[in-house]
Amino acid sequence: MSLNMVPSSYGSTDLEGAKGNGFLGLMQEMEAPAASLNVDNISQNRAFVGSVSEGRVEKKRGEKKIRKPKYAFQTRSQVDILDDGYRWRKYGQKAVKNNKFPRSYYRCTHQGCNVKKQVQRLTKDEGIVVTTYEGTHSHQIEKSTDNFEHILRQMQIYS
DNA sequence: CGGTTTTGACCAGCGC
DNA sequence: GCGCTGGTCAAAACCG
Repeated sequence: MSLNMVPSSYGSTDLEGAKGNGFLGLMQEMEAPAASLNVDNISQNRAFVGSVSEGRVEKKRGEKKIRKPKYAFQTRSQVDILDDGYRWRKYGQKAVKNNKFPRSYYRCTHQGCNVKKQVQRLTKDEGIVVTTYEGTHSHQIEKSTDNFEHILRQMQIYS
């Protein structure tokens, strides 16, 4: 059952249609307000912190001292499942104070690629989805969507 | 069968 | 010092 997703529009427009819409808006938004991205000092080359997938030997999860590059994108979409070409595994869901909608936490499933993605919806506008990407992918996309792959390429360049 | 998802509980950091 | 929020992980359940 999951959230209240999978609306009628998604099923009829197919995933390709939804993706195309979301990406187009995403590119526009990201280059306009510059979002709230702030690389601070550490660049995307933050190397492997102590929270590597296989490096997490101990159970100490308090490794948020280091600052990772965080990018927030606001996309106009009715579905929070925006496929960017990577594989994401949901690892948590929590409700936010100012949002009556719960926030979804996704993680990239890859060996050595610990990229996190958060999806939050605005209470004021349910049609607005805020996707926050944390970290940088160090591998290629497994998807065969050449067209989308090219778009993704540009996305990285923008960052 | 594998992979993924879902809910709850737990921990750390921060505030007061 | 204690409380609170946010964030993450764990186990179980479900799907293809």
